[in-house]
Amino acid sequence: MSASSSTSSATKQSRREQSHERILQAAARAVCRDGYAGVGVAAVMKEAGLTHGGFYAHFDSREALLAEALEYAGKRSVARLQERGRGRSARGVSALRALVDAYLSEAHVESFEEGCPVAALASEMARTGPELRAVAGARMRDLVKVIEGVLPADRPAGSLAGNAVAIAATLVGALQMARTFDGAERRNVLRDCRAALLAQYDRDGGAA
Amino acid sequence: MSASSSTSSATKQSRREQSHERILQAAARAVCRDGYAGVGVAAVMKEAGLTHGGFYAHFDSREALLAEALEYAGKRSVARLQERGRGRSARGVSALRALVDAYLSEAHVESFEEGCPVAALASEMARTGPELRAVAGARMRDLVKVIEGVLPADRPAGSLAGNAVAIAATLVGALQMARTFDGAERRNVLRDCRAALLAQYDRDGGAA
DNA sequence: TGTACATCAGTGAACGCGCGTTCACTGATGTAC
DNA sequence: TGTACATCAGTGAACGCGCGTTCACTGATGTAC
Repeated sequence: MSASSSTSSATKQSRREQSHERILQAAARAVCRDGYAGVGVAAVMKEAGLTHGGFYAHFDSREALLAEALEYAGKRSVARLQERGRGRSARGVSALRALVDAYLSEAHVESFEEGCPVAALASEMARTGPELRAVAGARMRDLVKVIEGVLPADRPAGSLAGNAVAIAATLVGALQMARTFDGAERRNVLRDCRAALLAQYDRDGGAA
Repeated sequence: MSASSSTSSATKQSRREQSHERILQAAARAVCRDGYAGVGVAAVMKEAGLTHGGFYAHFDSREALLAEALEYAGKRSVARLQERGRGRSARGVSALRALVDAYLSEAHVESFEEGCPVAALASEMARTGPELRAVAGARMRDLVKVIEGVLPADRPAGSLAGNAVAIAATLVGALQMARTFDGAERRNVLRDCRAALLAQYDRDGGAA
């Protein structure tokens, strides 16, 4: 059930496994770009270089594909956010700032396909059946854990700045709002929310 | 184009206008409950007590219905949030707390149909065509304005607590996360995000 | 090394279903005289 | 007040299309000897 290792490294895959991974990649992009409703079996198979008839040799149903694709997209997104922190201290204001700046960047706003699936799907996640919602919840927990992992050790308890769940909610809501707006209004949403998330550390004189 | 006055008061409506309003009410509930994809012409007409054939005498297309329904749901939600503030001072910590508590209440988490359409649709709002996205953006601006309207006059600049856009993002993201989780995890999201949004005022000793 | 056969991944046509949309028609409302 | 007619809101059957799913078949891969 769990996806084969995130990046397709040199571990030799069978032809079937290669196809499976290509289907998942296509579905992950599609679900982040167009939501659950935008994932069509035929279109995904075509993008994976196959015909739709072979789909059910790989997945029990379209719903099963959605669950695996969501997991795939989530792992990939988390891995990218964590890569950003490389070369810095693991946790601390600098790491938090890097995360916030990456999440609320114009690049992330524009790149649906490679972006965070929680932001791409959060309002739909609340409505799906139990199985898919469980996978969706796991993606939210992953996002919170990434944030938790960069929070300064001496974070102020009870404030937004010290609360990984509230930071996650702000990041997700802000990206959705920014994506709905255009131009200056979009940039303002990003700027305001970045500032709000880091304000506390800025005022305390947050170096390093 | 703009909806007839929010509550169907004693202003005498023609039979046609009454039907139009019933269709909009049904569509507004449906779109908040099931998203854009969940709004079916036949189902909405049935819930409005009509048959599907008459739909196009009221709306040019399904898309036109979505736009009007979104506006209808947004106005209704904003009106409800503002009602909560009645009997208090218009702005100030108390009014902000009332708004946050109402938005991040278990009641709101559970009542999709009557809830905030921005939280119900934000990830979809980012993906729709220009016309519908413009209406969606207007709903976001309305939400921000409601928050702006209750913020204390002496709010701290540059912090989350003083930034209506960031507060809106946090509210929306938090409601979506809470709805995806169950039980204690859901309650914790609500509690953490309420606390984070009000922490600054609590620490400053925010009375009245 | 070469041949025969079994297994496996993928193909493409077909099915059933739901949904947005159209349209000829009906029954009710309301106006003219 | 009453009758005749025009307008209007709504009905329900039908259409075309897209999509998830199934299935008999094909071509390739790989194993046995």
